[in-house]
Amino acid sequence: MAKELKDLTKRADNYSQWYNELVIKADLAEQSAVRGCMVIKPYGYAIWEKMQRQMDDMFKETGVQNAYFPLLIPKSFLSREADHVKGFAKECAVVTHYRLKNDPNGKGVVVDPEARLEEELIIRPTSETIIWNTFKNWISSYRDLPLLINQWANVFRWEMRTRLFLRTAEFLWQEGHTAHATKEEAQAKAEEMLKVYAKFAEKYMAVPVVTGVKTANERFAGALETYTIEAMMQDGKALQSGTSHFLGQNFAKAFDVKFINSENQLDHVWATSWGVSTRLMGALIMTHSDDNGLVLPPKLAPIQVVIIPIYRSPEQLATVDAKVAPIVENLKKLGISVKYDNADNKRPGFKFADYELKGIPVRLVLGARDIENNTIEVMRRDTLEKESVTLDGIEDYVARLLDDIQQNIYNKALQLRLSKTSKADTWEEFVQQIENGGFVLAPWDGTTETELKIKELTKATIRCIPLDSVDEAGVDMLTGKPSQRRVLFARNY
RNA sequence: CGGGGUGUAGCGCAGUUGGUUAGCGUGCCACGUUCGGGACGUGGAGGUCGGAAGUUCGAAUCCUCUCACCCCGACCA
Repeated sequence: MAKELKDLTKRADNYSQWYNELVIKADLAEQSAVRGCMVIKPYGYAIWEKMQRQMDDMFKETGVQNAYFPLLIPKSFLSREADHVKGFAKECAVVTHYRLKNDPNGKGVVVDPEARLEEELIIRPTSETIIWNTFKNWISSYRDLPLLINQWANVFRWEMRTRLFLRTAEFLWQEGHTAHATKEEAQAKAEEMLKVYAKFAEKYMAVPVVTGVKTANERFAGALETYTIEAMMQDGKALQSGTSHFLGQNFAKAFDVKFINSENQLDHVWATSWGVSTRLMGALIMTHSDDNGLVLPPKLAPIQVVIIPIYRSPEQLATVDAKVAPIVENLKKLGISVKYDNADNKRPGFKFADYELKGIPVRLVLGARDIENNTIEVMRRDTLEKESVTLDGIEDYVARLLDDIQQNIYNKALQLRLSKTSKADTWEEFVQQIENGGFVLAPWDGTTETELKIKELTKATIRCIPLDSVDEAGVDMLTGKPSQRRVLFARNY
């Protein structure tokens, strides 16, 4: 099948086709019968769980608490904040009835027309409205602030077009919602959470990201400012991997959330929201994978080390088993998750290929030859390099190797991004560089009109205004109007 | 919603000028030989050919309707 997969990747000029095929075969996920929804199989879910656990810890370090809110939102809640509803109205699934009955014509069940809801319910596309309706009851004084809440949940958006992991109709995510006494504090929180995302992406996912601010056109519905982390996939396209929003007092006003401040005056609270989703799994796959399958960063791999025995007879296997047992124990003591696969119903070659497809960072192989020489074969998934290493101190060797792999795949991704990031000053340069694929830093006159025109002409959008960008006088490539600084353009998923 | 395409075994596909009992690869089951890079042999199980209606002596194949999925666009994390 390895050959089959390689042929497939060569054939597939379309990147998403590549990983669709690959990932399904790697047991990560499959499309369900429901349009655009996804089934995440156990191995894929284990990766998501690791990501979830890690992020949750990071959120809690910033004082955030978890809570849970209802799946169904009364339709009227969505009428409160005009910009917000405008952003989601077109993709909401609506619950209209609460009962089924037997089909009078005898075939299965039908919706009972008698059971129509007085007010329709919306399946949450995001929870701002229902959460702010609740916050109203939780907040009355500045002593109740800041209120820092996060929810892990599923949301549903009836997308016109779906794409596995990147844009499924139903997806898992976390959404953080905070309320603050001052504008400055809220704005700082939005930026703080963006930094948490960036740290998670780089340190754990080994995915380098550009942090920045969205333009008005790309801003979240109802936000005053949207911060983003943008990652570059192997084909040079950008993937928005997480966002954090400064919502001003819009939601507080829409849901009438007021508090008495320390000067004994009534004021609306200031808000943020921030979220990342299972799209991050798409980012992980598309950043690191190669023709042999997934490449997982050691920090997120459900299994970090797999050990495969080579033997001919049950007696030989028993010898290998005995030799491997202490290695497994010692690796576990170092906090390394290890699987010893001595299943007798698959041949070693099959196991090699299978664990490569699944992205296990390190593979150890032990056979009679090794036992004789007191060595073990070590293969690292990121480079596919094999070497024979002495068994003495193998555990520390593996621990170091895992760190090395984590760093190496990050560096590799960063190098790719740097090599595919360029500056353009003229329209010709810009078009050429966008065509080549990658990020292009270019001047922009700051108008939505120009931004849309560029999108229309090149399919490239402003991914963000990077936080580390510096003032640089220039002229817009298209309009010739003055530009304050360069912004990041790219085609995106 | 517009343009293009595909529905045949778990997965990938062939078969479509109408003609026996619908086939190939892979996977699955049994036995044997194998086992340091996806093994091999022998035997076996698995299908209302997406669905409905029609034409015909006869339909996977032709006609009509319908459903689902994929790709490209508009929408979006």
